[in-house]
Amino acid sequence: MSPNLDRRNERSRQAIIEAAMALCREQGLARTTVEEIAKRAGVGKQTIYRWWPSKTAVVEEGINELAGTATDFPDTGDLLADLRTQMAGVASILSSPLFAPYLSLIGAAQDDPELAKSFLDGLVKPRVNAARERLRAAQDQGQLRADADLDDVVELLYGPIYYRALLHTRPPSPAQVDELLRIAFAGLAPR
Amino acid sequence: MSPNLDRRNERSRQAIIEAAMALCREQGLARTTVEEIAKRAGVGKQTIYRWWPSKTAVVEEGINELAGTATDFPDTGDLLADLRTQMAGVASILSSPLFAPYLSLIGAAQDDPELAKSFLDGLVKPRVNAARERLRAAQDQGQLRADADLDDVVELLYGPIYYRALLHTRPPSPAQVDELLRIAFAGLAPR
Amino acid sequence: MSPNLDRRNERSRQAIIEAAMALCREQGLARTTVEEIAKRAGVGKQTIYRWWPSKTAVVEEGINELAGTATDFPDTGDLLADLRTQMAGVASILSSPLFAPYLSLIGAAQDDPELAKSFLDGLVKPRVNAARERLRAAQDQGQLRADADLDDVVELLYGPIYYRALLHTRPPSPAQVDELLRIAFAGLAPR
Amino acid sequence: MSPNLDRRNERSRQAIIEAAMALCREQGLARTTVEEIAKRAGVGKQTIYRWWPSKTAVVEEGINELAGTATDFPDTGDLLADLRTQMAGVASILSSPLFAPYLSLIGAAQDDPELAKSFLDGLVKPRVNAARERLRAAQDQGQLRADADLDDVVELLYGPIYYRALLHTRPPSPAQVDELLRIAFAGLAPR
DNA sequence: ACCTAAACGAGACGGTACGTCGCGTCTTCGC
DNA sequence: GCGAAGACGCGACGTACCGTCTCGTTTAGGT
Repeated sequence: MSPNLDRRNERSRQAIIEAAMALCREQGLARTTVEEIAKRAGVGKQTIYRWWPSKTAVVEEGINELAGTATDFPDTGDLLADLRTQMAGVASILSSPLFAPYLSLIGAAQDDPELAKSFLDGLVKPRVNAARERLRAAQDQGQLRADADLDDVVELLYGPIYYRALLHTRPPSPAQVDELLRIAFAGLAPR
Repeated sequence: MSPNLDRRNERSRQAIIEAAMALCREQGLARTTVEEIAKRAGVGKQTIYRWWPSKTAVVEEGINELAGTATDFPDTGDLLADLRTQMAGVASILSSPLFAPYLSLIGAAQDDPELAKSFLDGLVKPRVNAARERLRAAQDQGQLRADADLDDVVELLYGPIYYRALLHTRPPSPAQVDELLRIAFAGLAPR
Repeated sequence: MSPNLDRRNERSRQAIIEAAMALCREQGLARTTVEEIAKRAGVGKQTIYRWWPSKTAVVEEGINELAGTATDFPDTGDLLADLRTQMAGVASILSSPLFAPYLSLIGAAQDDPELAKSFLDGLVKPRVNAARERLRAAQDQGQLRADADLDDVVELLYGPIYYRALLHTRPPSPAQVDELLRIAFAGLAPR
Repeated sequence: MSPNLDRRNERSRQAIIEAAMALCREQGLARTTVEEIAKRAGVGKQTIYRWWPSKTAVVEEGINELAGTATDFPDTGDLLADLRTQMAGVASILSSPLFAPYLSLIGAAQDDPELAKSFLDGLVKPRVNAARERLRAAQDQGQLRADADLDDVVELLYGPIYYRALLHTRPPSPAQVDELLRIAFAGLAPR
């Protein structure tokens, strides 16, 4: 019934993912068709449908491979420095053409609850969890207000970065991260 | 060349927008077809294409009419109270099924630069400008740190709300707004 | 209910017919649209639909005016000479680009029984009747076999001319008429 | 580039031709749409367009298959008898509802030079050639005037049959064929 | 090293929707 | 009140892709 993983052609698998990512970068996910991917990858359409339920699943896998450990959290003991490092990485990713398919994926998820779920579980949650743990450690060390809800803090820090990327106001940047951390840690109220 | 606005049938215009919005709420924008919209609106496809370049443009107009003055900024003199009021309104919109097409639109814009531009110019910028003006007034009155970049503040406040909605972690809510304002105005650094 | 003939604009009527005929000559009747006719004639579509039920009716009227008395039958007393004259005229008409819409009309009539009827009654029958009368006069004068059915004779003489035109084997010509009359009057049987 | 004939689905091919012929008999070629043909044949539109350039091409193939050997020329040695047999067959075809699409095709060819050419080459010429050969054999045997141009003879004999069918004066019939041959072989001149 | 069953490339298939064209009707002005 | 102009509801066009379904053709594992 379901295909035999042992006999899978790894070369085809990679060619498909690379073709999908490349086309997605060139034209966006919406304008990318399965037929184009197959042709570009030198592969039959059936080989795509055999292993993935849809083109978005291919791109999801591509993003996962591409992200790799690039968004891992450092722990130098200095929370602010670590946040600056990691958030700058995220800002860089969200403004990089290489990762354009990532934004397309978030876009597609707005009308596709299944994609939204697998996107959330596979890409977002693990990274949010890692961030929360880093924040908890810092909180234990007194580098963060004790009464701050850590999920809210994560949203406060990363929301503005995604905001810029998804609303296309201006590209996220290290400068934004600096200003963000400055305001967040000092507060908006006048002294 | 371009059609004559004076001869336009207002009844058809409204029926098209309402049909598009309804279908978009039921199935999402991606699964909504122009043919369905035309059929539901009791209208020929050509009448849609005559006045809008695409289904997304129809939905954009629909959102614009629906939003109306719902996101206007109050000015009671108390910045925090005004922010709470207005941001709660935004959170409510972003978690309301009525406004689901708004999220679809942001999603579609990820792969459609033209849509991204008109969306930004028509929907985002006017509201961001209004927010900036309200913040500037508050800043002049000493209710806000004098060295805060107002655009960054707008991102800091609204980014987390959009983050929840677009990444589907959890729905934006008034409670989120409260916590957000608490952290933002007090700062994350321990006392 | 039905429009008032007295107020009809003769200039428009002629412009419509001429536009229809011209377009029909350039592209054939099938590719000619009512909208093109209206535009070329500098006329609103409604003005066409007010006075004719369809574009074929316009062309029919155009053909009728164009044919005029060109196919009238001479009567010099010499049947063979008169036939030669008149049939050569028919052959000329059926091979002339000016009359191309006439063939288009016959073509359209194959799938349109109403057109077939009005075409038959308005264009064919009167001319067949005239031919039959000329033949009858000749028969009375002994220039034609007494036992020949005159309708069959008409078909025998004109069928081959239409055959060339409608099957596009080769254009009808005076030479064909000559040969036709030679065979018809002498018979095919060897002497 | 062009589709692979080996992979062609013969069942679909036949269903398409039969659907096209049936619809053409019911409504005429002009009112028959490709969509109707596809639906009736249980086939996607693309499958029609993949193998034929237009609906007329489908009907042409249908007519070719239907005609088959029905119009083949007998050769009993008696020219008049053979002509009577074959021409009666043609008359029967041209007055049969089964072959109504044949007349529609001739009609459509009046406004479509490409169709006219393929119709002429594929349907008319082969049969005219066969007729000419039969006539030549008879001419050699002294059953036909030696100075008769055989193409003119073919036109003389078949023109009147097509004339009746295409101008809708009255249906072609065996009686017409008889009278036709009588006049043609005896001549119109009084004895 | 061979056999055989699978995965593979290719692409035809039944469908759905696309964006466009033209139909015949209806509506609004201007003459 | 006819006519120019053209928007309207509608239906069909020919095309693009969808996801499924054969086709031979590799190709890889088990014997």
